[in-house]
Amino acid sequence: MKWSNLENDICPVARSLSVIGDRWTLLIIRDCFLGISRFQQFQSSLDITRHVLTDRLNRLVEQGILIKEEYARGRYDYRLSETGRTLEPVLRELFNWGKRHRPLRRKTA
Amino acid sequence: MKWSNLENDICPVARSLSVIGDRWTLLIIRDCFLGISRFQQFQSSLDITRHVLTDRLNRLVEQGILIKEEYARGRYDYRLSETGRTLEPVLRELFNWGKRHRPLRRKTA
DNA sequence: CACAGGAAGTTCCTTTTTGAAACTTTTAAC
DNA sequence: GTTAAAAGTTTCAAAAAGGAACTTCCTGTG
Repeated sequence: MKWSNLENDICPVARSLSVIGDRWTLLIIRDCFLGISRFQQFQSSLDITRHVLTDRLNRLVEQGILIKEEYARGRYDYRLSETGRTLEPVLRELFNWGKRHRPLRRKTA
Repeated sequence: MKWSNLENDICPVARSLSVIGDRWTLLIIRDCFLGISRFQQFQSSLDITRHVLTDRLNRLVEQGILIKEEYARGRYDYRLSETGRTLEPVLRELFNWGKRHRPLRRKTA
């Protein structure tokens, strides 16, 4: 199966992953929940290349997860849509799982 | 940030994604929950290349999510570990989200 | 026993994606 | 009126994914 065919899979999990099953996408969405909304902010928060960031933001807008609003000529805020905000429980489970099962190890320097 | 540095990120969400934030990984885990345990079965269920499947299975074993058991010389069952089973709530949220927000459209053929 | 067939990988090679860095364009600042 | 920042593009190299054929070790079957 091509990744692109996933969106019509019979399994709801697969359909979800067709939207957010990407390496960076959920981190972008997490940042949105934390109030980040501009290109540069995402860029420095995630240290992702502009190239990929551009692509992911556009994709999320197409998918109706983010809304792109021009706040000045050629500059945009990306904000969670209604639908985007419904991803909160997913983020919460990832948060809980990571916290419990992948505890942060302090450097033994 | 390199993807590989994510595992030590301060954010639990990022740490979770360093394990399961891959395109195929969660689908493999979903299949495990559905009782799939052998290479060929994953391969035909997901239509993933052997190459990538080999890599993902090994990675999940390294991460302690799956346990690899030889059931015959050179043949293995991959089963969810204790830790692996704790991913159930994550899967459930993805299931719910997909079901609600990405309903399956019937072909208008 | 010789041969076919399946499981689980490997190899090799091509196509996509990423990543890194420099280059645009528009607007605001000094 | 030169300088800077925001949000991208472009360009080119490196890494990852896809495809198909090839390998090993078993397990039948005749």
